[in-house]
Parts: sequence; C-alpha cells; structure tokens
Amino acid sequence: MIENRRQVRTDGTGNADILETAAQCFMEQGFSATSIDDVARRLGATKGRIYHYYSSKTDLFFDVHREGMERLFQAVEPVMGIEGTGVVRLRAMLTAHAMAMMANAAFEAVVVQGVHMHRMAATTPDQRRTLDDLIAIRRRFESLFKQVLQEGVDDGSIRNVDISISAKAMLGAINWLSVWYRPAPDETEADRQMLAERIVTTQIDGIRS
Amino acid sequence: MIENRRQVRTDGTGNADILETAAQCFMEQGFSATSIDDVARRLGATKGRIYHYYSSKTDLFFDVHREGMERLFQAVEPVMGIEGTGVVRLRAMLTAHAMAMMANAAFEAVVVQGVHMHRMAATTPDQRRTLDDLIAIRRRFESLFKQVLQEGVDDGSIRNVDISISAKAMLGAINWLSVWYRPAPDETEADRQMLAERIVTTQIDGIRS
DNA sequence: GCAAGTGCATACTACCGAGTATGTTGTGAA
DNA sequence: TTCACAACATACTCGGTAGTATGCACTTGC
Repeated sequence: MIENRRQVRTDGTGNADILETAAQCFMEQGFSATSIDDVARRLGATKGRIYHYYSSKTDLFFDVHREGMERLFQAVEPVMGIEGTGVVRLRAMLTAHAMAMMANAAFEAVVVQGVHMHRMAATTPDQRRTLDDLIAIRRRFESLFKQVLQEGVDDGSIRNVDISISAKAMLGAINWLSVWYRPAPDETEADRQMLAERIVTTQIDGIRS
Repeated sequence: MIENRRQVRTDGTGNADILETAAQCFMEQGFSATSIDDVARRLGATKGRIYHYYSSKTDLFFDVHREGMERLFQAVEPVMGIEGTGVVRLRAMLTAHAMAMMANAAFEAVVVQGVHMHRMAATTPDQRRTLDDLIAIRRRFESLFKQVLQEGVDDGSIRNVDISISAKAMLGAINWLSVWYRPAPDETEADRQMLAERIVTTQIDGIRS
C-alpha cells in the first residue's frame, strides 16, 4: 500500500498540483507551520485528496525535497560536460544552479529547509531511510562542484584553494538566493540571467588563477 | 505590565539562561516546531518561568533575534573604523562577521530564521512593530557593508561591481555558515579564524581591483 | 452491466501545545 | 513582623492539527 503511494509520485495527474502547492506552502510558512489543511485549501480540495497520495505530512515534504533536488541535477549535470577548462565549466555549472534556484524558488526553498532537517527526529524507520537518501543526494550534488573545482586546480585554471571550503562558500552565496530572492512582477529570463551571472562572476573571480 | 516584561530583557538573572536555551531550541527545531515546554524542560523549569518574562512565544523568538543582531553589530562595527582602504576594512568586517556567526551559532541561526519570517503574519500590532524594527536593524547591518563596499569602489581598491548584489552574495556566503557549520569537538579559536579567513579571502578576491 | 478499484470528500478522534488562572515560596522594605 | 511583590510552579482551558474511518461517485476491465 505504502509502496503504491510511492510509485504514484511521478505520474502527472493531480499529483503534480499537490507537489507544487505543497512547495508554495512550505516555502512561505515552513514545514511545521504548514498544515495539511492549508495545502488542501489552497488546492481547492480537502485532506482526503492529499492523504490518498501521501501517507504523512513528512512524506509529502520529502517528496517536494526530492523533486527540488532532481531539478537541480537536471539543470547542472548537462552543463558539467561542456568543453573547456575547469573554471569555464564551473562557471557554467554555478550559473545553471543559480538559474534553477530562481526558476524553482518554492522547491529549492524546501531543499534548503531540508538541509536544516538533517538532524530531525524522523519518526518511522522508513522516513529515516528516505531522509538519509536525501542527504546522500545532496552530498552527491555538492561533490559535482568539488570535482570540477579540483579539475580546475589541476589544469591550472583555478588557484590552489581549499576545495571543500570554497565549494561551500560558493554554493552558499548562490543558495542564499532562496532567502532574499523574490521574483519581480515584470521579470524576464534575461533579468534572471543577468543576476545569476553577476553573482557567479564574483565567486569565480575569487578563485581563478 | 507588558512594558515591564520588555524592560526585564537586559538584566542578567534567569533571563539570559532563557534566551540561551531558547536560541538552542529554535536553532535545532525551528520556531514553530519548538514548544515553550521544550525550552522549559531544557531549562529544568516549567512554562511559568518563561511566561513570567515573555508574554508570548513570538516575543521570546524576537528577543533572541534581537540579541543575535546586537552581537553581530558588536562584532562588526568596531572594526569598521580601522585604518586602510575600503577593501582592507571590508575584509576585516567580513571576517568579524564570520567569526561572530560561529561564536554565536544558535543566536545567528535564529536571525537567519527571522529573515525568512519577514513575510510572517505577526498576529498583534505590537508584534508587527517589533518585527518591522528587526527588519530595519537587519537592513542597517547590511548597509554597513554596502557603505564600505562603495568606499572601496570610490578609492579604487574594489572593482566597479554592483554594490547591492555583491553585498548579498558575500553576506550569503558567510551566512550560509549557519546551515553547515557545526563546531568540532576540539575546535580552537584559531581553527575558526582560519576557516573565516579562507571564506572571506575567496569573497574579497572576487571583487578586489 | 457489474465487480473491483480509484479518487476523492466528509466526519470523526485523539492529542498536543499556547496561553491563562491561580497557587506557593522566598525576600526586601517599612 | 508583616506586607507587598517577585519568581516561579501547578493545573487547567481550548483551539488547532495529524491521522483515520468511512462514504460515495465514477471509471475500467471483464
């Protein structure tokens, strides 16, 4: 039964709406301040609909978290393989990451919250496993940047910095977008691109040889 | 009556313990997941003690927030007036900020949460006013950095960057410490200094002329 | 056309947590 | 010594919320 609910995750009927709405609520009010009824009301539905797909509020949150991570990977991984030195590829990855943070503000805000929850007391063993999975995914994401950073150091395009600290600082500067970034009413893709490139340029110039 | 409770804020009897413990709880579990009973239990006391000093959970949170901001100001403002070019002073300020983030991890984690709450629905008009105050204080803190950034651009020690975006990115890289930094068991002041300087150096090198 | 399941809504329960009302004990001033 | 008040503890209330049990229309394979 629970396994069925898990599998429903990626089919695109009412589920995508639930995920999107839940992401909005979690972004605005946080996990524990958001009630299932809040999400349902915003959907124009009732709890029944949500509990039909998700067996608990925590599971719903985790699924939003997972979707947020998937979107980050889909944004960053493709540009990871482009031609160029380490610094060129890293710049492209960071820019893609920043763009994804803005394009999926709600989901990525949940991802940021999820990082905070790493120490959370996940009630059921099943949830604990899911949480550990998410932590591992997050680590893998960070290691993408560390890897290219290292390659940049090796090919001489990046200074000999502390990989781990530099990665955390750069990703921090970008992730911090989820704290202060709010889409302007008449904002275009080009505006976001400009913003992303300015942030990334500062970070890149801090480590380039 | 309420005014009395406000005034008690800075006397140092049991109040400081409440503030410290509350900061710990808010850091670990977040605002809404933390119950007053949680804080009381951790104090080895009961709700009565807390409600004797604070009229609501929100007020307690705001007071922790304010204390966190005060500590940041006390760390950064003194070094703002040192001798040197803009880039030299900015480096000192950022380093002091990073050190304060680590030294007061619990309080600063609450400050970060407070930023998220800017859109919160503060119930009473009194709380709304307090929240607006905190927002203003936060703006003033950010403007300290913007000011020195501008002076650095003017005296030629800093490149001609977008002041607002650069400030947010640099502060973001440092504030992100509250997400991933956890004090190591045998950590010394020197260790933290080393970490702070590495993060700050990357940021400074990104904007220096 | 019917049985079995899907996709919800409705109607509950049980509990937790914020805030309150009311003790109780110490303590300093007069 | 006593009175007033501070500094809590104890014992409640009551609204909100996660989760459940059940009902009900609608579809789909057979």
